[in-house]
Parts: sequence; C-alpha cells; structure tokens
Amino acid sequence: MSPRDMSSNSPTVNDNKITMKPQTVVRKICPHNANVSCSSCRLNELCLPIALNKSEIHLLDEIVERNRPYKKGDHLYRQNDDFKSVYAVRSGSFKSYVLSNNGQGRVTGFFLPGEIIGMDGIASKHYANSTQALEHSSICEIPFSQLEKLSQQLPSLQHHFFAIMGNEIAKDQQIHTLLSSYTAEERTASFLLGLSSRFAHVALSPIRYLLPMTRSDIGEYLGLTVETVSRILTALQRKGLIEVNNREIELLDIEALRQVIGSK
Amino acid sequence: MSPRDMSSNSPTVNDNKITMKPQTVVRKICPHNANVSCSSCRLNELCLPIALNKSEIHLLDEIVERNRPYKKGDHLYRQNDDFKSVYAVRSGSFKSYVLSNNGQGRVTGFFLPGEIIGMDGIASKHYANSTQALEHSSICEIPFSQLEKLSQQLPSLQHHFFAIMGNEIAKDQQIHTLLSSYTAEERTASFLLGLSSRFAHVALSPIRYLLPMTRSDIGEYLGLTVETVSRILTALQRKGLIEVNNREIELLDIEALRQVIGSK
DNA sequence: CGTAGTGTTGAATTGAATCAAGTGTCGTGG
DNA sequence: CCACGACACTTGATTCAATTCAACACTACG
Repeated sequence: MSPRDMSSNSPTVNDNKITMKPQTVVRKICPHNANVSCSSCRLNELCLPIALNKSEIHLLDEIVERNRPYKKGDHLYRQNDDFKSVYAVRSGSFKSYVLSNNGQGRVTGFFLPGEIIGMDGIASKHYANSTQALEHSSICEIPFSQLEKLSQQLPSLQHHFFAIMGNEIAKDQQIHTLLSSYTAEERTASFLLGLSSRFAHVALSPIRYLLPMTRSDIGEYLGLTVETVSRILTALQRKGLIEVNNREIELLDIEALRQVIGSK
Repeated sequence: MSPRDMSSNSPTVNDNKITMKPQTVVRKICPHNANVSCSSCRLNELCLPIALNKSEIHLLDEIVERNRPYKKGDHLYRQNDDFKSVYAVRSGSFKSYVLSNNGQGRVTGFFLPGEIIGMDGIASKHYANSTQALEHSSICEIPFSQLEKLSQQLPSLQHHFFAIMGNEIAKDQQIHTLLSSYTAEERTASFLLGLSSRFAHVALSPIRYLLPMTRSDIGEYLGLTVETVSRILTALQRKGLIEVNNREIELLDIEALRQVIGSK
C-alpha cells in the first residue's frame, strides 16, 4: 500500500531545512502534471523516496525536476556529455548504448519505470554512454550535486542511494557472468525472465508484456546477433515455453524457462 | 602466521571503539606495521582518503581495521555471507568469483592494491560473490555502517565514495561491452592493457609485470577457455606484441596492442 | 500506399570450445 | 635436497554454436 495521502493542505511544519519552502509546495501542485510529487508517485518504493518519511520526501521533491516527456528516439544525454544529473524513469523506457569506433553500437542497459539512469557518469563527471527513449517516456531529473547535499542532511537518503548504486554493481556483475558463460538460449531465457520480474515490480503482468526494444537492441545487449535472437525466440516458442507475436511476449512456462538456465 | 603480534605490550588503549581519539594515534604508531595509517599509506590517492584533509583522515583511520595478512587461497568472504564491510587492498591481489550450480566458477573481478572490494553486497546486505587472495596479501577492512556514519560528517568522503561506486559501475559496463562484442584476441589485449595501467597506478611497471592469476582465472573472467587464453598469448607473442614467460608478461609494443582493439 | 525499418528463415562459414595428449613448475614431505 | 604429485600450461585435431551472408516477409507510419 502506498504512503500516499500526505496532508495535501499543510505547507506548515516539515520544511525547516534548506533555505526556502513555500514556493515548492506550489510547484508540486501544478495542475497539468498529475502524479507530479514524489509522495504521490506510484513508483515511490522503487525510486529514491523509499525509506524517507513525509517531510524528507518534501525535501527531495524540491530538487527533482520533472522534465517534459521524451518521445521515441530522443536522447536524455549523449556519451561524453558533462555529468549533471541522474534520472528516474517515470513512465516508458530507455536504452543506454555506446558506439564503437567501427560504428557499431552496443547496448549497455535498458531502463523501466522506477529505475535510475546515469550513474556511470558520477566518477568521471562525463556520461560513459548515450541514452535514449525507446518509446514516449517521462523522467524525473535529479541534479546530482543537490542529491549529494541532501544526502548529507538525510542519512536515510544517503543510505538508500548507496544501496541503489550497490544494486547496480551487483546487477552488472550478474550480467558479466551471463555474458561470459551462458549460451544464446540461456541468455535469452534469462533476459525474458529478468524483464518479467521488472515488469512485476511496476505492477504490470510478469507473464505477458510488450518488449519496448527491437531484436537488434536485445542482441546488442546480450552479445548476440539479431538473427540469433530471432531464432532463439522462435525455438523457445516451438518448445512451448513462450508465445511470441512481434513485440508481444507471453511466458507460457516460467518454470521450464528457469530450467533452461537451471544449471547456471 | 598468527594475527600478528598486536601490540603485545599495550593491552591498554586502542580497543574501544569510536568516540575516542587520542588512543588512535597510539595505534597508528604501532611499530611493526609500517605504513599503517591512512595518512602515511602510499596508496592514499587511490583509496578512500583522497580529498580528505588531515583531521578527516584521522577520523577515517579510526574506523579502518587492518587485518592480519591473507595467504594465497584465503577467503575474504564467501558468497552469501552477511555484508559487513568493504575492503581496500593494501598489498597483493584478490579475485572475486561465483559458483554456478553445475560447479563451474566464473571470475567476476580482480583487485589490485588501492582497489575496493565488496560493494556488490551493499544493496542486498549479502555478498554476491566469494573473494579470495591470489597471493600473500593484506587488506584494510572498512565497516560499512561506520563508513556511512562518517560520510554523514564528511561531505568529501561521501562524495568520494559515490565516485568510487560510480567508477565501479562505469568499469562494469565497459566489461559488458567487451564481453558482448570483442573477439578472444581483443579481450586478451584489452585485459593486458588494463592490468598495465592498473599496475602503473601503484607505481609498478606498466610494461613488465607478473600475472597474479592463472590462465584459467583469466579465461573465466573474459569468457574464454584456458586453452584459448593460452593460444592467444602465444599468438600475441609470435606477432611480437608481447613476451610471455609463464606468469611474467612484457608488453613489447603497446601501440600495436591498442591497435588490436582499435576498431572497438 | 509505398518505403524504411524490423523481423524471419535458410545455407555456408568460422572462431572458439571441446577433447586429447602431452610438458613444465612448484610446493611438500621424505 | 631431491622426488613426487598436483596443478598449471601448451599444442594439436575435431566439433559445434553462433555468425555471416543472403533473400524475403511483415508492419507501421508519414
């Protein structure tokens, strides 16, 4: 159940912190952006606010910039741009990729609602990849220097952001293992199951979903060619483990899919 | 060897925890552990203390535990152990690995002096892999909850640790690209060059060094078999790019090695 | 309603794995 | 200090999973 309901009417107490407060409340109420505040966002639990109490969430709300929506193909930032913010996906999806010298792209990540983008730029102060919307999408931009400042004041925010970064590191290492030892079929099964549980997190069906990315994106992410991805999907379908219709995926036998990667 | 002689003569001061400081100075001066304090550690700039001033470093010194040396094969922690600390390599080297269900291990990382180990456990509170010493090695253990507390007090420490984690994320994504699109030769060349610059960071020769790990470790890390690693090293040697003698590597033509991965 | 992008399928090729048979090296205990 | 055994490493022959090349079908959007 969500924290929600926050007394919408009390601009009173909670802000004592950073400099000024009244205006921010006004901004939060801005009409044409429905679920605009962190406290009322249904992704609450995935994104940064988890573990913050109400007054803390208001402080976070103040630094979050809710940009205009991005349409398919729009870039959030490009490889080597100055690092300024991390981003939380509000709706839609994104992919990160790098371009090799020979022109080929390699996809380094996909991002669904509630997930955080851009942490690869923190250390070098430049984004290490480009990221673009895979469909019409919206984003919360969180200026990193402000996030750092706020983390000084809110131990639970610092703790949570360490956890988010640690989670990213753990996930990246799982992918390392996948890429270094899984077959094409194992990679694909693992990918489909991974998407499944990420969709479940945002209250979408874990057994029937639309792929936001192309076969080519999947291939570049998994270290396979488009043709191989296509063939594996067909093969998994023939075995009765999934049903594929273009971008629509249905997982018919999750247990058997888990078996595919069972020994790994 | 035993946990070292711990000041055999002063059962006094140094044990009790945080909150007191004068004693810590005593500990730092403990004779048989030459570069024991962060401020005098030659890895200063790689590890956490960078960007801290002297009094801040003293605070850090207080929470760092300098464990007894580890010998080859000793485990720092094992997969699924409770997460408690991150570790900075003081000397020697370590590898992290996971065991797959079918018994095979896959190496997820190598760690040289000045590098930080264990961040994969931050989010889940359990280490996601096992890590063990590749040779006789020593470590600084940094209890994470204390690091968090101290980061609340020292903005530059928080900033630096965010950067360390961001760097780990960026590195992991480079490896993603390597594993998903490089050939065996490109992976190997990239690996040798990567080690080269990491050795350079700790003031060791970037053109002539000893591999702390086996061919098999390298293979498990790069997603190749031992045989392939061996063949590639031989091939690079035949081409005159490197000289290999068992674990000893000499980079004869760094520019040509870069060319190997040039188009990527 | 056409065209560019996306996806599928088949046949041939190939890079790396596997299988196999060694040699080399190191640490330990006799 | 040497010999032994366990690893670590190398090299060759063969196999195989995935890529490459090629041709075609679908679909979606301006």
